[in-house]
Amino acid sequence: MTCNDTFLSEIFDVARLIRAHADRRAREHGMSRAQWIILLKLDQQPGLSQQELADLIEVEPISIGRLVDRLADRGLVERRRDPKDRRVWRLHLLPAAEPILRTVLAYRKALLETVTEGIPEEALADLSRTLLTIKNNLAADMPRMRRTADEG
Amino acid sequence: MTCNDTFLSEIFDVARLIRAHADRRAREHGMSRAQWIILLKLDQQPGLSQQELADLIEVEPISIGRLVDRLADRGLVERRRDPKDRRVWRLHLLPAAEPILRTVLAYRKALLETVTEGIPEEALADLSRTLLTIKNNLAADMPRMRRTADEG
DNA sequence: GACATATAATAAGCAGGGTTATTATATCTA
DNA sequence: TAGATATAATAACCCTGCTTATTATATGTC
Repeated sequence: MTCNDTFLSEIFDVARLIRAHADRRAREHGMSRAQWIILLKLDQQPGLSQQELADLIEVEPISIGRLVDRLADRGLVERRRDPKDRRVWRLHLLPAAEPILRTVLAYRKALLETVTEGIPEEALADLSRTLLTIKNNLAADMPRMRRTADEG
Repeated sequence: MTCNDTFLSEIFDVARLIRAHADRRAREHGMSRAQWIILLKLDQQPGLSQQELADLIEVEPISIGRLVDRLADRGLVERRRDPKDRRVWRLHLLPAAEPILRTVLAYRKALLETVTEGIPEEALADLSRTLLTIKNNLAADMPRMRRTADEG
């Protein structure tokens, strides 16, 4: 919700601004933020299945499938059959993804610097802690949702 | 971006969880979170134009137009011509929106209680302050974007 | 008054996320 | 082994948001 009378709106605002910032940058390179995220994850963990990737990013598998369709069309990602389970696709980056990946990593670093400018380490740690509590509060209130806060 | 190695991911997670929480609740009532937000705004400020509403919620006017289409179809919102400017529609809630609005207001209150459970006032104030700094940092880095952080 | 410019709303078309249902394949169990 | 159940991926369809372009109306300037 957008609760103007509370800090909830701040959270939304910040999330929206970061998304907009990254979306814009990604679009300048003819991609989307969601596609960038997939490239990052596959770089960190090559050979993920679509289901595993969906769990990581916390979206539904169908969303991953569509994103991978586009990335495969562009020759950035390849689907390989899992030899042990013919239902699953294993995802791998192709060489064409390499330069894009470098751009994304540089951007992520710059974004982090921009965002945290003038904020002391301690305040960031406090922020993190409070947000984690909120996450846990919400997760506890959504019993049937995908768990997200049980590993932190 | 989803920067796992930073607190940025926490902000996304919280924003996403809140959105999912509200979306789910709204869907149980056959509506969407975006539609709920519009009802809230029109209750606070009847007679807004679509442009004004878009500025308030900070989405593009075209998005508002479609949402209002659906709300009007359901008999919850009415478009009235502005007598002084024939380009603009003035938006007003219809009586059928009243019970829904009550549900939304009750939900918003409950959500806030859920989210803030166990978090001291002071921590919430700190959170707000840090998020505001982040907002300003981002706004400063996106000169051509809609301003959001210059009134706080 | 006529023309240029600005603004409110809308249309078209795309991306991304969701739900529900379906298909193919695994796995468990009787 | 046969049948029930679970899982990975996908299809169909909807909602929301964006960008770009278009239309109708205001407004400013000559």
